[in-house]
Amino acid sequence: MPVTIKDVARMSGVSISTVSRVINDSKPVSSNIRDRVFKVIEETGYVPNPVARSLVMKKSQLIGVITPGSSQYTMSEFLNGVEEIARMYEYDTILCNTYCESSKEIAYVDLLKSKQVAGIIFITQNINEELDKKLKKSSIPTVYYTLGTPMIPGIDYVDVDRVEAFVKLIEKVTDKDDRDIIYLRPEKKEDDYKESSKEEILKKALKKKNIKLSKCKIIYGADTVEKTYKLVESAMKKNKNIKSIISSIDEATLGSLYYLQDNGKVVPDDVKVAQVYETQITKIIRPGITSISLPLYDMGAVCARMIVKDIENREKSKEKKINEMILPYTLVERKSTLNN
Amino acid sequence: MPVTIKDVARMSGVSISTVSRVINDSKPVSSNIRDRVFKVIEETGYVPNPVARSLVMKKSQLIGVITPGSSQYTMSEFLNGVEEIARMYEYDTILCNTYCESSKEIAYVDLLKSKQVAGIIFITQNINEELDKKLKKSSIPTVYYTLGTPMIPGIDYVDVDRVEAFVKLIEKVTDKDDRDIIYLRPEKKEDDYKESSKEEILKKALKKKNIKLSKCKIIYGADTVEKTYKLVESAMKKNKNIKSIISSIDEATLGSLYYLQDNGKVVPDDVKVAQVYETQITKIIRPGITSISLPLYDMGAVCARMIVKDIENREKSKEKKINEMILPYTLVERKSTLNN
DNA sequence: TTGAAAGCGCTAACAA
DNA sequence: TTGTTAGCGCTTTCAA
Repeated sequence: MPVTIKDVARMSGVSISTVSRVINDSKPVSSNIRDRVFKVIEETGYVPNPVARSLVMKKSQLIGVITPGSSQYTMSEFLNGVEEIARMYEYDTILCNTYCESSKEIAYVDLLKSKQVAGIIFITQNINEELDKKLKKSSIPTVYYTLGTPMIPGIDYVDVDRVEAFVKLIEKVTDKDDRDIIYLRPEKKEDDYKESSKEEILKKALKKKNIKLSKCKIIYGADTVEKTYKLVESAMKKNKNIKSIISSIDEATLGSLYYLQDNGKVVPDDVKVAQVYETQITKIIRPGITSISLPLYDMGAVCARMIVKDIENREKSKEKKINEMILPYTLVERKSTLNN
Repeated sequence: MPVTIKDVARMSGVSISTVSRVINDSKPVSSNIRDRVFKVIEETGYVPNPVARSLVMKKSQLIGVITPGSSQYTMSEFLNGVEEIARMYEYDTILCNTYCESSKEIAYVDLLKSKQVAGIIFITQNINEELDKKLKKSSIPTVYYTLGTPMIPGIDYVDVDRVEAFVKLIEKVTDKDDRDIIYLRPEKKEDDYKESSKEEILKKALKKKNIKLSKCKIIYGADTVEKTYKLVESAMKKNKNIKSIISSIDEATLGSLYYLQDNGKVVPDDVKVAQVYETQITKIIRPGITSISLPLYDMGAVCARMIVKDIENREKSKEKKINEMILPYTLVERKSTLNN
């Protein structure tokens, strides 16, 4: 049987309201009584029951995290950041994997509402505006981290300047010479806004660099090492001027590398290779692959801090201001694009 | 303002207990009343408040998951299994990362107790018997998944037969001939029971295969690709009979591969290479690396199912029986050990 | 500065 | 089969 506030009150000879005041520091309590209460708390190891607290406060110390999936390294590092900071502010996180299904997103929002979560961190490929309205109406603080389509106005979010990062990446794989680029990505799937948005960003970045779209061919179907191998093969046989490869996933990078190796092409001398976002593989394979390193942990941490602040502001019924945090990325140049 | 049981009761002209009976199907209710209540529930979108429920039931629909860290692929797949099955039984999971610190394990157990979690899934490198006693005393159902030291008696756990798997792995890298083996592992750190236990298992497996310990040298310090490269280099210069390499992490595997490649050794013809447990890298690099594939998702799923059953049994105050689930692994042979 | 009491939304024992 | 009621552990008004 755990110790309750009643026990503490009885044992220290005061009323439960006084004990409540002591543990919450919510109203002045004479110091000798406070000491007495603290002593009893210490002795008994009393811990307030968060469930009872949530019931009366109509708010839990729970932050719901809706995520497309926590398996990928890029996601789990982010989640570590969320969890650690949330816990620092005494919030627990509850994870909801949507596997990119928007029906699951809706279901989870309802679930989280019923759990009376204090706030929601919403990681998604594209923001469901309908759902966002619903969230706003039920006045649950929400912070977004979007992997895909651009932000809609009036929301809190965390991101990096992906276009700028892509521009820098392109700079690394291109030279002043008139080389052609191929961009390797998996087959188009429905709902895969993540890849589509990388493509959008690529196009914007090309524009900024004044590179004609015709110089950069987007190749679909680079899902596996083997498929990529063949795709690169046929592309390079058709166009001898391809001297830059940008790939969107590990498999495509390896497939390219192996094709080049088998055909006597040296990276980076003959062909430069980059992968959009850094993974564990880009760091340790040979040659090292140039890529954009996202501050994943920090992004998660910032999300958590933002949501906690939102929650506190709402409690003090301060007026809400929109928070947009653009964090710094790092472009890591490795051997795969280095001029000698 | 969310709809409460009171609202539903009033609107359907019955008492709240009747509504409670309807939603929990706990006592017979005449069918016309039940229909009326359901209709109101439907119309209002009423969802029972789980917080209030937890308070009176003294039990939440929460399963605490204590894990050394959720970043690695091997862990997150497991956690996906846990989460999905738990959710199926209407439990939420709350994740606690210990980063292998045993002080954090203790703190989290206390935290989870105060949250009145219904059960705990405890993933750890070695079981803290003290803590387990505490858990047993507070009668919170607990299921273990241990990455390290052997099981202690009287606990519920999920695992695969790691020794048997290792035996099979060794069979793949050795031949009838008298070749020497090196086993590459990271530097010894305190608390790293995971690596130590792999070593223990290796030794047991060698014994079973009647391979003298002197034929298999354990090399420490294979933390990075570069360090491994040098370690393999010096080991192979000293001993020309090394024809098998087993590595415990991706970095060590790649480092070995690169050394062999640079020195004209062909894998698997000259040297066979295997990595203990499969990762994404062992699957996609060239050559494919033979390794043990753990049924990660299933292990997580089984853990979740076990804990739910434990919880239900405890509620029905059935006597507890110990559950030990040994799941089947797969030894995946890839090119790195294949005889032609 | 302190205590009594109401009530958060729900379940379950008891009564009818 | 249904309703009344107590109470889960806590916060917070209201009085003293």
